Amino acid sequence: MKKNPAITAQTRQNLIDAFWELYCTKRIEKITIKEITTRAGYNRSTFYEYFTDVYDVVEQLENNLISKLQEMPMQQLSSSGDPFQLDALVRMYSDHSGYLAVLLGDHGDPAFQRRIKASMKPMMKEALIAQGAKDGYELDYTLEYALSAMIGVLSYWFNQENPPSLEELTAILGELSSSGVMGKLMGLRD
Amino acid sequence: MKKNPAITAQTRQNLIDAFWELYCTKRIEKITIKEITTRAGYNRSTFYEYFTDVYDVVEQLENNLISKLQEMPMQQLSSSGDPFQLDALVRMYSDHSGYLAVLLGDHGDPAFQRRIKASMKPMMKEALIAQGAKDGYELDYTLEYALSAMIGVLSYWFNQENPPSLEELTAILGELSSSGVMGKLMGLRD
DNA sequence: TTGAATCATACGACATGTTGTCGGATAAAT
DNA sequence: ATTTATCCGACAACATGTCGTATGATTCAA
Repeated sequence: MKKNPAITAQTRQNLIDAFWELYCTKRIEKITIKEITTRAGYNRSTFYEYFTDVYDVVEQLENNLISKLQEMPMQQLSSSGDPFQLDALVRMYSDHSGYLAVLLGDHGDPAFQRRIKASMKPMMKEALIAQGAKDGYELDYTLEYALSAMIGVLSYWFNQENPPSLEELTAILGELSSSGVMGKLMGLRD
Repeated sequence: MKKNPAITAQTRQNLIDAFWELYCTKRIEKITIKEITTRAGYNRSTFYEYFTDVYDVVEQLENNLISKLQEMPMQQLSSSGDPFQLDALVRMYSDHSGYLAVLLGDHGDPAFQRRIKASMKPMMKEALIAQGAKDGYELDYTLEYALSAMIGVLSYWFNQENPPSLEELTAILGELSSSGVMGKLMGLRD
């Protein structure tokens, strides 16, 4: 009886869900393990069977999320003509906006944004170099520039009162990136 | 004998300094008040004469920093031809890089980046509208785009192993912004 | 100038709540 | 019936926030 995946997975998910409800309302350091387990209907000790501490829960959550994020754009990478995958990025963000808006928000995890960028850069870089972009620090900084801008705008958009439509948003992002970032990148060809 | 500014300011600063040394090495939730006061050479209770809790320290620190950041670019706003104050931004960041790199870093405060943007947007917006940019949501999103990109790149730059020189950095930022963001903004004139 | 009153500053101690780690109870599988 | 995964109760150690109190500097009257 090594582990019963059905039961443990359920318990783990119950704990994660309870944590997430709390995390949406307050910063992580104000969340106690007792709160999580009470809400999920377990003894406090049970928490330690699944996580080392409260930060371990966020980390596992982020890992799941990043795995999912990495799958999606890969499929379209070859077919699309846009190396920045603007559509894919925006759709991806919308699909997981519930988690992303909080993790990238005011009491989210500051390391998460860097993790997202780090997970997307390699495949973007690869695609761009395949399209003729020149490798070097300029490419790195241009990618950092573009990803920071995209993520920043998407977060801003999601927390707006009366946000513009997704089409309007995509239009603005497209204009800004194609004239600025993309122009620069196409000038970085060999 | 309301308050003795000389003494209290010194004690407050000692506590802030002690906190900062700890904050540079580990995330805030692992910092105890006892650690701070012991390091600063005070009783633990003394901490509560100056701050309500550990987060209050960061908040006061951020307030000081934002005040300073808001002063600088104002002076040059009229003379410079660049409405984004690229030079001023980069210089400003370098001047306070010690604090900014940590606050914007992996175990920093996720709300701080939004606070910085919020504090800079009004004056940038004002300057841009004075230069003929058209007010509207497109301007807001373009500003968000540009500021996110700048702050992202500057943070990235500061945490690099072998970073390019400040001149090279400014050159890249200038190219990306002038063709993309600035181009867009000049197209938003009335 | 001096001495006493006053008050800001810093401290010690207490009650409460959180943490992480035991060993043990329960229930299901073999 | 035995074994073992899963969950629970209890314990010691530590952090928190709030008291009341000691100290020592400033003020002002004699």
